[in-house]
Amino acid sequence: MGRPTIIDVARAAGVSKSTVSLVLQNSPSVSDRTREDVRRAMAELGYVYNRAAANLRSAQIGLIGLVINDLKNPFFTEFATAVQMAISEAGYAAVVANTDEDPALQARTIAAMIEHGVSGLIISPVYGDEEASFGQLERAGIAAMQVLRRVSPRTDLFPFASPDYAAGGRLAAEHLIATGARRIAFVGGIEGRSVTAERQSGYLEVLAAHGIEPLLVQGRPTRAFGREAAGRFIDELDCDAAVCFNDLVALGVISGFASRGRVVGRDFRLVGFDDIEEAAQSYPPLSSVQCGIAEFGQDMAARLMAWLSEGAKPVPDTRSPVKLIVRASSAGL
Amino acid sequence: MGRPTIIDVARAAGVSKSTVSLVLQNSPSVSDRTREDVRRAMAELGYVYNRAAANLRSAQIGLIGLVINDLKNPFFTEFATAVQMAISEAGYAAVVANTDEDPALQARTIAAMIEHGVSGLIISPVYGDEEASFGQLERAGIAAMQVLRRVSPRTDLFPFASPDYAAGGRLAAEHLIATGARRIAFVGGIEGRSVTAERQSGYLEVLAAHGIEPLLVQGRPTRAFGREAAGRFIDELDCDAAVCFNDLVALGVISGFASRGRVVGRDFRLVGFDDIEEAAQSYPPLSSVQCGIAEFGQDMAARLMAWLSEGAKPVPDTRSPVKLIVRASSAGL
DNA sequence: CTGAAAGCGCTTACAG
DNA sequence: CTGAAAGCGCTTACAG
Repeated sequence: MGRPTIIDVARAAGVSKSTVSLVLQNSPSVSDRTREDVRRAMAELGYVYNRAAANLRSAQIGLIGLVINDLKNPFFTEFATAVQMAISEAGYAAVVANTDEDPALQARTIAAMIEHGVSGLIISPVYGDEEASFGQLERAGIAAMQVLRRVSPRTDLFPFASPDYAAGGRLAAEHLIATGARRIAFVGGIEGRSVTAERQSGYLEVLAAHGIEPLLVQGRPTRAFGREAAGRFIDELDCDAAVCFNDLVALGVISGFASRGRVVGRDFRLVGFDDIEEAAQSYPPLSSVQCGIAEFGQDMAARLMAWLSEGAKPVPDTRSPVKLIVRASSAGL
Repeated sequence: MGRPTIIDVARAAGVSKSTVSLVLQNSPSVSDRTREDVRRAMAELGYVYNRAAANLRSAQIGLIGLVINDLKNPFFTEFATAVQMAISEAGYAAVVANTDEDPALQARTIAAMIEHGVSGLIISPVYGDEEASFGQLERAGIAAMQVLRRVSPRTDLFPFASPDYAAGGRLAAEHLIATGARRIAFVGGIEGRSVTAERQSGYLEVLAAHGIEPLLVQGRPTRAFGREAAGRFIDELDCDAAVCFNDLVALGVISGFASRGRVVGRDFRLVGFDDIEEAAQSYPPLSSVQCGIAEFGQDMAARLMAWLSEGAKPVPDTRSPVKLIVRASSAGL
């Protein structure tokens, strides 16, 4: 027999199915008495609204996709939960998927979301093979915002927004120089990626202005790489401070120093990037560039919803301000 | 004009819309030549399949909801990504939502998922107000598995599965006793919650068997509480070891000890719970009860899909084996 | 304020 | 192997 439909409700309430539909939409043109009858019938039958059927007939608004390159990284987790909750609160539905830095999975995920009728998308894309993913969005004419990483150059179609990474790199480098550090490395980040380039650029600019030779220690944005880098700082590299690509690397550096009996904040000054929740809880507490990622996520959700509902397409490129949170890892113990 | 439909494709290919539908379903009863014509027409028109319309007519299989109490906790993040990816790989679509430990949000989330036509649900529920959430699922007759936390007693309707927390508590306590510890606390976890009770039970059992007085230090499952607890161990409590409710608490304890110049693994032995990725990367590396959460997630996805596709309802209560990973935090430096 | 009819984009028997 | 028709559960004009 399946679930009851509006026809069953109509029959039970003794009205037509149009009337039931109007009740469902809270139309003011239904009398209170009829509305009550219908509501009671729905409750008795255990009626559940079938949104797919409704969307089929009316304009398909309401479903927003959120596609994230690495949901296990706390920075992205915090972003994704902020976006998802903002979307839900606004009465839209959100579907979120992790693409695990895999271009093929990203392409499949997007194809599935389009088939499921998303009207808009927020994507923190994987690097590589952008055509497969963004091409589909372009052909399907789906409103999509590119966030945190600029992978598609078509920011006219896919407006881009991120925290101002370059400014963050600048703040971190200037702060370290102000504390007296002179041999400052940039640790982590993979060459050729937009986020790496931007975060490094602020650092490079400041070092150049002070006549200090830069040192780029490239590597994956992970704790494991940070630990490895710590060993190199102790054994080979002559540095007294570092700006890290992100907090995971920085926390790895702290851990690596600790395992060799050295203390970050005393023997070495360190600044991370992203200010994930853990930064304040580590020992020593980690200085970090705060991107306000939860607010950023809420803002992205609001922009996409404005785009969908009012046609207000966001500007092609936006950078939100960042600030440096100074803690013991760079300010000394 | 909107997106092209199968009618447009049929017209362009010079066939009926039924034929287009058959091509869409890869029916063998369409000639290769016709199939080609249809495929070409679809490509030229930029046709996109409308899954909602298809589901409306046929049996609504394919959408699975994943409802998680705290997606920012890395243990749940790892679980959720494993489930989501297993579901996607099997050709189902997944919608995941964070309920942020908020019963009202959980109830709204579930209502929305039901309206969107999920055929099954995997839920790691929030504590409290289970009737609002599980009642909806029961009335809508949706296959739902309760995982990681047993909140609804109706395991006949909502089969429960989790790692064997009690065994984990036992392993941790036995290990600490074997290393020579004698004054062993259990740190973190809130009274009255099923997971707390189970994790404590193994610890209590082992301590009783050895005639050791237990000490329960209750608190939130966070790093911040762990740091606070560390201070109490140093200032007031006379302990030489602790089993933690989870790794976040344990990592907080390590951080708190470090900030007071004490070293876990030398001055104090510590075992965490969950074995999140970070456990191996911290300093000192953290001993922990490994729950195999990624495999557990894959298994839950497989069970739900078997339930949906073959009617194989999972047994009411399943505990998966856990094991203790010994690292320097308990084995000494 | 309420009802009868058409239509959203598909799939599914049923003919041929 | 292909086509004409009915139907999935809603919403939307249009009458009344």
